[in-house]
Amino acid sequence: MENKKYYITTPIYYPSGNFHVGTCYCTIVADAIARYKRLRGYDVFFMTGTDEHGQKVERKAKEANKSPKEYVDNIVADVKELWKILGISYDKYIRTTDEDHKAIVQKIFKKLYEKGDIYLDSYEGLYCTPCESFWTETQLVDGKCPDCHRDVELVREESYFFRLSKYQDRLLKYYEEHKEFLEPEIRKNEMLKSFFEKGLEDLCVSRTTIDWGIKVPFDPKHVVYVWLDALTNYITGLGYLTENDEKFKKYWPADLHLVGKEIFRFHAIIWPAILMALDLPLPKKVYGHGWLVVNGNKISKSFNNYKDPRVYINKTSVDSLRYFLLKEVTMGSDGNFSEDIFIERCNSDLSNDLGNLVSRVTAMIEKYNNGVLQNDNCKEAVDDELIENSLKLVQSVEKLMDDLRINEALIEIWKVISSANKYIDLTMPWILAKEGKKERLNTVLYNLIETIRIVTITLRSYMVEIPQKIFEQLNVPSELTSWESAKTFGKMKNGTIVKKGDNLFPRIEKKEGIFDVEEEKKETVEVKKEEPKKEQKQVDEKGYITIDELSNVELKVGQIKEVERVENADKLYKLSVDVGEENLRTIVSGIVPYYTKEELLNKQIVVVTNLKPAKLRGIVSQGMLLAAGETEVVKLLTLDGETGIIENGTRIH
RNA sequence: CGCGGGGUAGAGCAGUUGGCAGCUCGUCGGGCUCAUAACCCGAAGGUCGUAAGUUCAAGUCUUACCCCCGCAACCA
Repeated sequence: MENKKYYITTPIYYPSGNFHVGTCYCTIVADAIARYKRLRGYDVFFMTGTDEHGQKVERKAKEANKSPKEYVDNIVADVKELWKILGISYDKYIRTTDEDHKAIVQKIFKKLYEKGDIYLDSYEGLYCTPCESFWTETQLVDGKCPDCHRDVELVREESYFFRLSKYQDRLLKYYEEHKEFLEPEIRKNEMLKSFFEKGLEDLCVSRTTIDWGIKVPFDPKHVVYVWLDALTNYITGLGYLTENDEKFKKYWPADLHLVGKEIFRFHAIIWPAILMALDLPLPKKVYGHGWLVVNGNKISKSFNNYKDPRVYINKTSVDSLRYFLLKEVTMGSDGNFSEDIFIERCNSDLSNDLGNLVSRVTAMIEKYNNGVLQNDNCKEAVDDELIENSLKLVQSVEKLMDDLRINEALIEIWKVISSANKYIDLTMPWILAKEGKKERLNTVLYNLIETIRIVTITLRSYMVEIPQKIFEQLNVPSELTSWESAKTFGKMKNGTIVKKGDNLFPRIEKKEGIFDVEEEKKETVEVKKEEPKKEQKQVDEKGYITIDELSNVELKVGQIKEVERVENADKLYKLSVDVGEENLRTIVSGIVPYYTKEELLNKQIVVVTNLKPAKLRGIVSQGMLLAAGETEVVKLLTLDGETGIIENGTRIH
């Protein structure tokens, strides 16, 4: 019998900037599902890629003095590298700049035009000429362009439209008849409410103001606008409308489009409507996942929480990051990411529970039985529970994964890991060894190895390196690493040589700035790094400094009199501070993410006044503000009580 | 009244059709020594945002209000 197919996609990402953990999240989730389905014997096709056309890319490329193609080529190379590091097992990487994609999009456009579902009309909108952008009224700031703050004008532009409105009723009927089509429920409701109350309008699908894109075949002054260019990737990637369409025939319709909540509606409304217009079957499910937030803030550059994921991987491991993202985020809702929580999870779940379990079991087999695995079938009642837990695990993971409840599946797996650790305490193998109860000891160790084997098989969906390492330590033959083999307890052969290997997940010692990257240090250094460095030079072996050494640091009360942003710097304020001297001091400080201008103005703070001046972004900073906090929250040291009681310039001792 | 999500133990969260309030981490106490200062057991800690209502019974349903956060046509 031929294997069942499973076609899963991520969105195609827009390459206008670098990718962060949030971007990785969606792809890792898709990868975990793809791996799971492969383990279950499905013929999986997993596609991801990049959406490379459009004005933003055009503009960014220009800024970088590159052609758009050169620009996206660079980013794509980096993205592919990142996916490789993350172990993303995609079968195809589609780029909207691929020649075959472009050709198919043109065919689709023509097809819909000939069918009458695309027609020429004109589009009226508020246009900012210097920025070459259309804005909606709600986007305007004080009636002006939100980007450059210049006037916008009402412009009429010729444009092709897709008859989205025509499909409204069919869509509603489809949602009604296919309850499982859109998930999770909350997003579906939100979407239906906000969109269908107003009714669907026809969709603008071409632009004449953009060059970087796919030309409309029969009217080349028009470029295909994002909808028909990007959404169609899910079928162009399979060879739709080409001679080479066996993949399309085999895999379409998609089983799962995994998308972020912000683009859920397009996949829930526009994409199905396009498919209806093309007389194609609709995907079986569109799932809108949540976002990673950092302390309630979305990930963005201005919050200083925008880091290359490789920073985290380098300090831990791919599997640590994958585990964390999959476990910590409840599928469908937002999840909280912070460096502290990440380290905590790595240490407690991965090092202490899983890593340590493998370590202690393999160590005992080496110690008590020269590494030889030997089931002497000397059973006791306590064994049954462990065995049952292991066997039930496979079933519950199957059920949860089929429902896309990934984090719950991980919780179930960890319950078994926990029960194995508890089993060791209950059976106390070291006592058995001492008392010479060899047969019982061997049976206990054998049960543990089997439990670890089964757990590790279930982990193969989520982790990419560790399962193999564990199998190597346990010397598990490859046929016993299959999903099916996890359904039987007691498959490992007597006489197998088990060896304790390196720690799977070394514990991570928490220290300040563990995840700081080099270039970021430059900007934040004056807030929180130089002070400790200065002291470090003068510490004696006990870590004390003398009072004289302390007095080398001149601290004074200062009051912030003026605040302005430093141009081209995300985090820097240029402050003018009154420290009781004739002139105000200029101090540059990297606290934009933490304080607004208003909060800073007139605040009395503590200033290091004899710090060697340093140039930051070309501005000489004549001192430093004292602040507490690591990367996510930073608080300035201020004076207790009412402002003005202590005079500016007062020495602090 | 633009739309939506959320407010549950110190922190981060889960709570299905209303039925004795849970999980992880942290804290405190104990156990163990095979193991990555790990593991196991126990305890403390919550008037489930506020107020009112329905009910034998409400974190769970209704209403009003307060606070936080997203979205408002393309930032995963």
